[in-house]
Amino acid sequence: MPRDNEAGAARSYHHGDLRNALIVAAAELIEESGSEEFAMVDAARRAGVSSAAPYRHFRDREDLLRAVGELGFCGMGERMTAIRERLPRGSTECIIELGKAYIEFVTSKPAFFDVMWGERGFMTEQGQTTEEADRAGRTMNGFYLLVDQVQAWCQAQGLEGADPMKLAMTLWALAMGLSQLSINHHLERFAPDVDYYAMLTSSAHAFLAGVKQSPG
Amino acid sequence: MPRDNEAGAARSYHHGDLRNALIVAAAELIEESGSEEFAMVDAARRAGVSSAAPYRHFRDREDLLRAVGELGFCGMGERMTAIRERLPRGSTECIIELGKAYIEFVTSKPAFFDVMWGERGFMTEQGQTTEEADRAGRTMNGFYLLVDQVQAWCQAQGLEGADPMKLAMTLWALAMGLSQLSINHHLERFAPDVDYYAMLTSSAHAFLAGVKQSPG
DNA sequence: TGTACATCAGTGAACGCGCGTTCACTGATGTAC
DNA sequence: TGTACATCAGTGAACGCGCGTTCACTGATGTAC
Repeated sequence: MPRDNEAGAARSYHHGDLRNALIVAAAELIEESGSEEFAMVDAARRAGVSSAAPYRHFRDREDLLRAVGELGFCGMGERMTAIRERLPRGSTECIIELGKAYIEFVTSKPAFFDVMWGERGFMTEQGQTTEEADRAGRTMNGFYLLVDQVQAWCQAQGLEGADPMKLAMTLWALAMGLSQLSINHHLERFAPDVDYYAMLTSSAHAFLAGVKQSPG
Repeated sequence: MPRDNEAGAARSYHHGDLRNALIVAAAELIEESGSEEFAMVDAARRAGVSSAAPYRHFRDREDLLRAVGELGFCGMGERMTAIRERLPRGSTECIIELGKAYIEFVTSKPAFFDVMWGERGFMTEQGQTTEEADRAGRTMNGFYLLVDQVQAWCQAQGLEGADPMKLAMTLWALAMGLSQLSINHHLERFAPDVDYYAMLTSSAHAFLAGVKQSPG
């Protein structure tokens, strides 16, 4: 518990919360540059310390990057949980709001997103480290939250033949695709005033309506 | 026209087709590493020339990277055109096959994909260079090919109220989302034997069925 | 057909920058007695 | 409460590697006459 955290107090020799300050600094740099290639020395400078200081808190650059990813998962998880608690379970509205939250998160922090999901094929290798499993677990939490809503929705609609997992995957793909198109500004050329949330809403409605028609 | 292109001929001092050899080498390196961060010197080595040679054909690394992207656009365009010519215009099958081709292309060359679309926000800046406009044009060709099919589909279904552009965007988002999930192996954790093409087929069918119900 | 010359496409060496990381250090903090 | 000592979290300088790029050069090719 550092004593001199209050505003106006002279900066002590010890930073007090350098670990978190570095994570935030790195996250900011990543967002500003739009890619995960921030420089260690810049993160240190931004946190107000020398270039060697980060190595007291992180083994190497990769380690800091991982911590930035964690921060992202926390933020995402909080938002989705809040939605689940606010809206009725299994409602179309809740499902769509989860998708909107996903789009909002991804598009507001595109580079962050890469850091979180960037390691392509982390499932392909056989020997999985604990960290990788942890990270994968975090994904599952977010995704199962959606699966649970879709499952409840199927029950509410009286669709016994439907596969909630598969439906949730499709909805995830839809939200992810719209996010990507938004980030890369692909649609704006064709429709300058495109509204991604509205697109998600209408396409999710159409999709769910189609599912109701033939749940198989 | 280099004379010694035949197999077995001694390598002449002049390479003959170094420009293309470098593009291919860079593309390979990008695919192998899984990111667009190949080293200029490696591309040169792979093409069998010194590290300075590439600069006779490309202004700098960025220039070579651009050429790699061009190659990608050509490949993608060819595949999609072939599908359009093979299947009846406006058929659900044609629309779905276009989506499958997209997924196939993106997932088989994930890093390539980044090179092609990587420059986020190339639409956001006001002052657009000719190259950027060219590239954007190439996207349009591919996308309008899909829009055209969707438009024909709407006519065939007697849906006057539908907006083909918006439908095409949604279908694109779906294919892109599935591609991303496939690349990152996100779904395999939940369903190890997931079939992305089957998912596209069923979800596109469901979506189009929903659209038929309420085209607005 | 032969010669002179311009141009072109390579080479090999080296420069120089960015940047991750290490090292010996120093001042601050916590704790045992 | 005071002192001695271990530990901790910083500093500043420097190392060293990777790699994009340049430079002066050289051998090959094309062309005018």
